[in-house]
Amino acid sequence: MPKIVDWDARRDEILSATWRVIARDGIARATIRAIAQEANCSRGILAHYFDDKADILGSALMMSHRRVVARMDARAAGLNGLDALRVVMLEALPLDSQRDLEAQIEISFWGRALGNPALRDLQHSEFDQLLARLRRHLGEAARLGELGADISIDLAAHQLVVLIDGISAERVLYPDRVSPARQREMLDKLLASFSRGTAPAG
Amino acid sequence: MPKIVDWDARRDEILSATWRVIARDGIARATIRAIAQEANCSRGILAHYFDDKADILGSALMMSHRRVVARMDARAAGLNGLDALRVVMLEALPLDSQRDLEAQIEISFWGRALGNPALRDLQHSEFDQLLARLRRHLGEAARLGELGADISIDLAAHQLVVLIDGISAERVLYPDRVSPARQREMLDKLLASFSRGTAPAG
Amino acid sequence: MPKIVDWDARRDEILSATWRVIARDGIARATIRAIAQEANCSRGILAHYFDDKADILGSALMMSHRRVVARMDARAAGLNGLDALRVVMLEALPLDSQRDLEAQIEISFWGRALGNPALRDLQHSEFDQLLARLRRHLGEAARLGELGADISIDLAAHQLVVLIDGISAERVLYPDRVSPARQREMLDKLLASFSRGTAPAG
Amino acid sequence: MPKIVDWDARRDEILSATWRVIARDGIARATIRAIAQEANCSRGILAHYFDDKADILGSALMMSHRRVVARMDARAAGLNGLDALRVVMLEALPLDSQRDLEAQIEISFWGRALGNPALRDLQHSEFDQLLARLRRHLGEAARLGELGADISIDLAAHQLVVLIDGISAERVLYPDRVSPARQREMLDKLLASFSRGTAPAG
DNA sequence: CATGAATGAGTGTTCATTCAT
DNA sequence: TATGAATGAACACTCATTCAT
Repeated sequence: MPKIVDWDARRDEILSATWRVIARDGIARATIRAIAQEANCSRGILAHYFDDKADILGSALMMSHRRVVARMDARAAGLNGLDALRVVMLEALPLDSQRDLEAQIEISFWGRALGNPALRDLQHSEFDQLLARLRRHLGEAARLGELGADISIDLAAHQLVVLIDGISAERVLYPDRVSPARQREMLDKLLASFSRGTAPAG
Repeated sequence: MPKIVDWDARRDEILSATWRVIARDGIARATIRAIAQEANCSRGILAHYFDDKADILGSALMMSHRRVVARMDARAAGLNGLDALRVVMLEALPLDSQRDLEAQIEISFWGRALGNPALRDLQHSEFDQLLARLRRHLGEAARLGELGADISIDLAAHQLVVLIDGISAERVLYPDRVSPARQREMLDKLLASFSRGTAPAG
Repeated sequence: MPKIVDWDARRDEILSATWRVIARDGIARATIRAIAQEANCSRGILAHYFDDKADILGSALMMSHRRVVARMDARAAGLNGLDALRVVMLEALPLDSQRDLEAQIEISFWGRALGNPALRDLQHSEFDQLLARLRRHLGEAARLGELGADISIDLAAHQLVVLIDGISAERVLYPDRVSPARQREMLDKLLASFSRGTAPAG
Repeated sequence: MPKIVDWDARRDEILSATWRVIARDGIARATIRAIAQEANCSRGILAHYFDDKADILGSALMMSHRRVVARMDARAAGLNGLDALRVVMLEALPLDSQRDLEAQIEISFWGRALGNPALRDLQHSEFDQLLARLRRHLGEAARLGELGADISIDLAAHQLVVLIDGISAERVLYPDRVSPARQREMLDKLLASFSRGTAPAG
């Protein structure tokens, strides 16, 4: 059992090193050599923890997603409807350095997914989970009477993920232009547009 | 007399082949070999028209941007304010197969820009041009009295580029989920939120 | 435990193969492929022992120099003045097949040093060491009263290195014309011209 | 006929460009492209004046030799014995920038000749001509009674070519150390050692 | 005569992977 | 379990050469 913990810790250590390499040098230069060097271990050892390079990169992406989901769960506990939705969204936006890193990982994988069906499928399933969560919160908000009468949950959820992806891309490419305050401003404008009886927003 | 070739046409032909390879196989597999094969020419010939691979990829990206801008100019001619803004935005969104291709190129380069300062600078300057155009149209709309009193042009322009990038990413990764109708729906909701005296929108 | 290899031995093996390729095919054809084939190993393995091709070639040159210096040290032990100088010079001249090889290496690098500042610097420092050694032996000879009154140590040392380089070049290009006996003849004429109270010599 | 003159002038122009490239960038970087660019002409035109690259380089070497020989003939006219020998030697040494260039060309070709039998043969025949000329002058000096009784013409001629090659190599690799004055000093020491009834020299 | 487009072999280098230790 | 030596394919790029114009 303690061995398992060590094993997972070693894996996470390698995946964290992978993140740092991707964020610093780009995914194209995230080679086995660079990752091993960043993780202060030999190249061969990576084969013990991962099948191959694709496994490392895919695992790094999923680790990123798992962390986001864990934070969402923690923050949304005890909240309902739009309140829950808002804290969930705030965990998905690149508002601090940790989440900047996650956004960089995410954007890096987008380009790689184009010619990589396996990676594509992995991203699809992750995307579905996020969309389902947003829809769940929106549905709850609707049942609580928080949403405007003409709000489509499907459309609203879509607008939210588009906001996340758009802001993430901007933040990664032009970090100076997308301050945390600006991100919150955009999020609140969008959430306000969902609410019942509010002034014009967006 | 040397063989006369249409230099620009040959360059464009190679860049188009580059697009197809990137869209089909991903930018990581967009090798000199693959591009030459797609363009039905030898590898060495690429050195006649481009300095090196970075020149090919950078030129491919700029060609994509030039085409978008040319379409925007053509469509916006004779229009003003929000009308002009709307057609401009419609040219930036992946609404047909040609623009799907452009979006794929764009997203592919995002990941590559990390750890590639030259490419990053190129994207920054292109981004500035788009932002300036959107601000110009918004400013004109403001002078025409089309905008709500509390609309910040800076924020609005930012929301527009975030919408473009977010939708582009979604469309490239999950094409089935982001239909042209859905894209127009999102755009119109955002534009409506800018307008004076409209109902709440997002 | 990893496979234990004798790192230095493996390096020397590769450098020896490099020598053979240069001497046989010329330095222009001393490619990574040719060297790997001569050393009976794969191309990729060279990257384990050397940074790049320049490192291989530079190391090969320095190995040649180190061997010459080691032989000089061994032979000159216990000798003084002109006696030491003579054995040192005899180790620098291409008097057997091993030193023919060294001369071929040396001459090959001369042409390459033009337009290659790094290699040029390396050769300069090696040359300085040889010159210093010759001056040291000449100075000792002067203190022992072996030299003619009008002998300039600076000029004499220069004449010696010019003799080495001139003979080496001749030997490499026209091996039949520069027999070991002829080399000794030339050396002794020059050394005689340094001596006190000798008949005219050249 | 005038066409022939132009043709030769064009050839010489290309060969001069070849010299400059070799001296500046090294023979390894003396590519067809570089030579054509230095000669301000297209690459294809080189094929009209030369069979291939080997022809260009070989012709450049022979042109260098022809110039040296022409200068020797001009200077030695009307002189005899050691006087003629001295001016001939002075034309073979790198005493000015033009002859520095010739020495650079020469040394560059030495390394290339190792794995190139055709170039090797060419250099052999050129070397024979120089050796024959030196022997001729020495024989004349002997007949004039200028030489010491124990001087071997064969050995003396050999010493002279070794001096030329040695000084040329030094001058090319360490130009600062081999001043024209030092070159004349070495030459005169050697010539003095040939003379009848002179003091010891080197 | 002269041009430069086009080719394909060859270069150094990087890389993921395998495997004996 | 862990190491690093070793492999071979793939990479971007350079080059001499050919040939239609």
